[in-house]
Amino acid sequence: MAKTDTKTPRERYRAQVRAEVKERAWEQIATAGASALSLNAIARQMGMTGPALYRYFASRDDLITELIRDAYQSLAETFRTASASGADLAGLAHALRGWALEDPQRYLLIYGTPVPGYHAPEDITGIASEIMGTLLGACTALACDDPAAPFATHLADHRHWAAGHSAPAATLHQALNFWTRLHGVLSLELAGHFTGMGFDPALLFAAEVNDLLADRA
Amino acid sequence: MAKTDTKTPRERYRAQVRAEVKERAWEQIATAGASALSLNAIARQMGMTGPALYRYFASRDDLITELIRDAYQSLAETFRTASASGADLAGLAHALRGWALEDPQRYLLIYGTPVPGYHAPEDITGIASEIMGTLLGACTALACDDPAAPFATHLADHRHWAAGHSAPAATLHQALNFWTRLHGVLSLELAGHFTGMGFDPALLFAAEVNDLLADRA
DNA sequence: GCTGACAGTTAGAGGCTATCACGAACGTAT
DNA sequence: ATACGTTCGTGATAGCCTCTAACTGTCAGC
Repeated sequence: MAKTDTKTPRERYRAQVRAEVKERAWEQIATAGASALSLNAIARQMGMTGPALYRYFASRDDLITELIRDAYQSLAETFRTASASGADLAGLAHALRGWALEDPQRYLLIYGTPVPGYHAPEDITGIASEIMGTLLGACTALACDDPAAPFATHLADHRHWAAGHSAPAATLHQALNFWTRLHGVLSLELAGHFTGMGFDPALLFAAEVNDLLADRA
Repeated sequence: MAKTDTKTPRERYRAQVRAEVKERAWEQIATAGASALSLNAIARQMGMTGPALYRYFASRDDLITELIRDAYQSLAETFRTASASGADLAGLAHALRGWALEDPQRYLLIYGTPVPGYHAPEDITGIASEIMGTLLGACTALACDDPAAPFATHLADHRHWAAGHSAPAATLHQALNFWTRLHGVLSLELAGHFTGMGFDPALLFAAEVNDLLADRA
């Protein structure tokens, strides 16, 4: 994050414009959702006409894809630094919730409703598996005695997504549980399905984390 | 569902056109997602011009809202009939997954990414709480000995969403867990986040249901 | 200082939502 | 059977969007 001046002035300007476009795009997404993102509106805010932005992004979808990539990268970094500073599973869970609440639409851009045809580029799935990697790392740190549960034995035959990790299948299962359960609470909270029910979503989340940490038969 | 002919011929025609519009709308949503729904395209498919449809639906958002209502009603009915035919929690879970896989975008229309400003009409939240009602009913049928867990005590003070139900707070917590955990697995599966990982989502779902049914401390 | 690459403009095609005024069709009531 | 009022569908129009193409400045590097 130090070498912002390594290239020609034109390229620096270009990078700056691209950054500002993304910034405004995030603002728009935060207030009106990704489907309402308008290149035209962004250009207007920046004092230019619409077509000018096509010098910087090939298309609207291209911009969105880049935002998705940035979001993944931001989450991966959050996980990485949390894990580097000795966070356990609970710490990771806390980091995840903090990251999600920081910008709900950013979370939903990754884990929310996808457009049916869309396929993420290769490098994005790479980042996603790095996230899974640190999650698996935190799971192996926990004792986990799940003796031949049916799904764990199934996982033993389908563990190629766990890349290098040599964790037992029960641990893979726990990582998946961590993912799906926290996503379940978080996504419903972010989507506003708990509003009006009165209880504190943070406590429900915490209870779920506790349950996740308790040794399960 | 028998009295389709109770009104004037004009009203029958009107109802039929509205039904056909909705049908095409569901097709469009299933193939391209809700954000791609186009009144114009529907009108073209039906051999009319765009503005004609505004006689039947006040706006695009109005149509979508009605689709959301229908989706909720369909899910509520699925739950109702499942519960009426003696389904327990596992049966309800199975019914939920079946309903979701039947039309993934319909599930995501309800539980997926919302547009930030949107607020569902009153009657829709009513249907939602009916769904919660049958879920609570199935939960009370299960022994549930959660001795004063922190979140359960919190729920005891915030249980107005459980309307008439007199279930103990631990049961409310279990119903919430049922909701969030199954949604977690289902939504990630429907959004395609498991594709390429190789394992069978149905088994992960089943494992989650099993864990939900096992008495938890 | 010249030149070529690049920025940004206008114009335009084609899509969308949504409103309006108009004519045509239809059921009903006389 | 005819006349009437309601309702349906159309074309025109405004305003928004994405995205392409051609044209014009402007800046960096030789």
